[in-house]
Amino acid sequence: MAPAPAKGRPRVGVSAHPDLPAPEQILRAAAQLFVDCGYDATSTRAIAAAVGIRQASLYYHFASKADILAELLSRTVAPSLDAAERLLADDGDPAVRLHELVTVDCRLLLDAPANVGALYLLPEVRAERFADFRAQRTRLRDAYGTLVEQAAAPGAALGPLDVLTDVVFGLVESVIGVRGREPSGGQDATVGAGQDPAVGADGGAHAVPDSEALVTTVARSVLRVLGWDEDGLARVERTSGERPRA
Amino acid sequence: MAPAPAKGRPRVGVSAHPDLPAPEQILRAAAQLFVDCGYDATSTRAIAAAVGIRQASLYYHFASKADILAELLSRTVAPSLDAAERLLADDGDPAVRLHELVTVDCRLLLDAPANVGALYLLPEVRAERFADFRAQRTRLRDAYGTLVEQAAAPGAALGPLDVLTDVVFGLVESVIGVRGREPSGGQDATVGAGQDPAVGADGGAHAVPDSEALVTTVARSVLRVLGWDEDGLARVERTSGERPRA
DNA sequence: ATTATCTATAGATCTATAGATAATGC
DNA sequence: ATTATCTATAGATCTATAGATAATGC
Repeated sequence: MAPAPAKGRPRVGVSAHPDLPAPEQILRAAAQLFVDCGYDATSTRAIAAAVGIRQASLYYHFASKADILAELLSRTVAPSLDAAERLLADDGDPAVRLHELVTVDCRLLLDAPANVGALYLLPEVRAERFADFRAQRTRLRDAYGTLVEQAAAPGAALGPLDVLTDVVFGLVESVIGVRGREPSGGQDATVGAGQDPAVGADGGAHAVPDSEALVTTVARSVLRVLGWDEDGLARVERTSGERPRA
Repeated sequence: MAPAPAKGRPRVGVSAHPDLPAPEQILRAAAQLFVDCGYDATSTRAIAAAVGIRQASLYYHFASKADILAELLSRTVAPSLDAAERLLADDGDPAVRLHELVTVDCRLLLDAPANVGALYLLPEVRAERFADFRAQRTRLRDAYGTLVEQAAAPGAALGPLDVLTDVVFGLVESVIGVRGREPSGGQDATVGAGQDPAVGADGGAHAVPDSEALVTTVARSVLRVLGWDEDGLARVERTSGERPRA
């Protein structure tokens, strides 16, 4: 665990995360800036400054600014897509599996550093350069579609299934918007994956709701949107909690 | 209805909407570009080109590029906020009023040219320059909050109300994302306010779901999320349709 | 005279490349 | 020798201002 003797010419500045490999430092800084200011509005100079290096030094690690965003997008969507395709292949009650997918996906969005889910919403990702990422998102949405179709409550007036899928997808993504109203704390205000520290006993109303309440509400809302009543809800939530966590 | 004799020096190019006043032409072109490419990524030169004028000529009508976005944001949120505060002041069943607000708001988002609701999601609106707009959005969200509190179904396990409000708000905004998957048709592919042409008999699955099905699904989903069962839903939808439309 | 455009340009960016340099490690 | 940085800069932007110009209208 020695601090690693530091190769190469020394930097002019200091990084917020000196222990990480330089490419990781760059990705973190860029993520925060892209989310806060947008892609085009973030200069490579600003990214470099956050890392404590000169603008040109970025290009030792990434061939272009677009490559940085592409890497961030890829890393952000991959875990969700993994979870979705694992749950698709699985058998078992579709409502339970959809509930699990929603829960996992919301947690990923909430626990990710710098609210990187917001990168999905940047207009710049429509560029041809990011077509691969968009294809992955389409696969994710299709997985939701398949589960929505199978998990719809019998007998409810639900309308067209593709519309319902869009609504469910939007419901999950709403957590990005909720996080967007965060006090924009520094990039170290990371919340440990899966469990909040200090959620404890206070039931007070935060400006930003605590993560687990949000996840529970979204997951439950998805089931309600699919037409399940209180009994169905309770059954699914019970089963979902019991299944082994990957 | 004469084409208006055209004052001032002639333009070098042609506009897509030559009949509108120049500032309106500029706002339309900018809206489309801001939504498609982002604010920073859209140059004043690109806006001018879409209007058929030179870049510098924009500044005869607007003092800055930021002023153009501010005007678009203001125009987009104002009708929603009007509807919300009118329905807040109204009396009557809160669930019905919330249902009406959701319906009106979704229609505004869907019928607006160029999917201007997507402007809300641009990272650049966090800048101090757009604080007025953000304050209006906060008022809109608070109106939703008040109605959500009053409209929640008795006896349902709904969790914290502010979380629920965020979810409802996100549900409404999900129509922005759905429209975002449009084939990005030209800026003339406007759908008439409130009713779709050619929605007719085909029940085929479009890439983009037709507007009214989406509005109905979102509004219904909101009620389901608030814990209403099929009977409550039917009652609210019946009443909501009967009330006079503003 | 008024209006709405035009041309030209200042000054400030921004991305990416070329080549130099200051460390470590062999 | 290798690594990771640095300095310097080319070339391409971009926003906004200054002042000229081509119409209409009185």
